Amino acid sequence: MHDIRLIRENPQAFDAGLARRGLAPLSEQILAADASVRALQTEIQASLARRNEASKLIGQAMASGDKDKAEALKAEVAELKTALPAKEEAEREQLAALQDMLAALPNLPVADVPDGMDEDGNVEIARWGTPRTFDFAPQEHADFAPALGLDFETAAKMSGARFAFLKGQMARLERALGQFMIDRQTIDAGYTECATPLMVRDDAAFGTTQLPKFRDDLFQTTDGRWLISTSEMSLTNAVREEILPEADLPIRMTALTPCFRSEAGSAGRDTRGYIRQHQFWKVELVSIVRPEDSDAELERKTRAAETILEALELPYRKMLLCAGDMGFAARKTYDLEVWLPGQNSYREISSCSNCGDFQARRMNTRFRREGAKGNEFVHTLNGSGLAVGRTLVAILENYQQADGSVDIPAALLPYMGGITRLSP
RNA sequence: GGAGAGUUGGCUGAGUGGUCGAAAGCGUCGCACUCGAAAUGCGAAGUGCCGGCAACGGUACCGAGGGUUCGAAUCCCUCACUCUCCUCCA
Repeated sequence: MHDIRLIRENPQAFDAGLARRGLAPLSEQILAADASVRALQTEIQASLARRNEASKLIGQAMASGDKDKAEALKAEVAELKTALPAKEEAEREQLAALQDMLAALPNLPVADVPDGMDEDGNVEIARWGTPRTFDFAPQEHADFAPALGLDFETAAKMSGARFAFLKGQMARLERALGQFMIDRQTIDAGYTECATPLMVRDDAAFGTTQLPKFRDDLFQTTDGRWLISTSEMSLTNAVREEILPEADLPIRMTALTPCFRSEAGSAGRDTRGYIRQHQFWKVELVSIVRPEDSDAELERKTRAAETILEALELPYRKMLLCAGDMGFAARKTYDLEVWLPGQNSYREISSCSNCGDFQARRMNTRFRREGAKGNEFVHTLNGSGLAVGRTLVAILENYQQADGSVDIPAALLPYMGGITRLSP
């Protein structure tokens, strides 16, 4: 949510930010609505002031036994009150319209985010690892993994497309990956392990910006709750409506949870394989920090995600997303893309974003600086560390052998109960 | 699912339909005392919004939203959440 005061102070900068996001200028429309609301407020407040004054006088008149004066004042208040409801209604409606308008606008990019409208504008920052050279033609996981226990047909029977049924060694490998990742993030990177609700209310979904704009991407329960599309939703909302002591910051939380996505807008994309599912496991990394610390925290968080890929010896590249390709809540985002030899391309496996105070405003999460009076909004960050399902895909494709088997990366062996290779 | 009790400022916690933005305590900040600190004493201090260059004035806020009333933290209704008991249950 944007701060209306900043828009008032510098509408040109606001429109320039929107333009970088590929949006038309809106400051004029917003400020007109804002001015109209404020004019109404002033008018209403003048009426209320007179009403309050008259009410006090009524009390005094009654006390002194001046019935006539009291009745005259009551008549005046009654008259004031006939005009008031319409004005208050207008004010409510206009304010709601203004807030709806603001709630639908994405966060704006910071200065060092490159221009660009889509993924072609993203800038490669770094590359790690060398893609393996194969002495055979590497296959896509969708072609050889079913023989190893990644079963789409069984899942389709009961659940339809975009689900998988993992069996035996394959299920074990996915579980091992989740355990390995959450251990690294808690033991090495200093995140606190959390187990969170997988369903949240409207308010929470609004706070992390899945609502109101992206409701079609979520699954909803029969009693009106939302299945989390990422544990960013449940972790970040842990501090909603809180006033945190400065000494508590930074707060770093992680969770290994299933994520549920309707994939409404992605018909036809990644329909084969395990890349894009309605349900997948992910280790999420959320940080709540002081404003001055969020830039450094984004670097730290991204590094925590990179470390997992390096431990698994999976080649990747680090992308700085351009203004037009960032998620709704982000002011700056790094994507990590893992090398998939079967697809001969890099694919997103982690996305780490600094949201600034954008989510904090929606959640009303503040902190109290030591010695200072007043509260400030915190900054929030989130990132995947990593998406477990896609990491499974990366391991299958990068560690595949000519005979259709897959070697287990050394870092995972302690989690595999003696299995060193997946075999058909 | 049933019954009851609650939700008040940074925290704990009083509160009679008008004098309540709200006692008291804790914590915070300033000053005094002190070489310094502690202790003590004195004092200050809620947040949003509107108007104003400002001083300041107005308005709203006692879980959320409605209602009654000239006037609501206080009375009524709905909802959310917390706690207790019963019921059910992995």
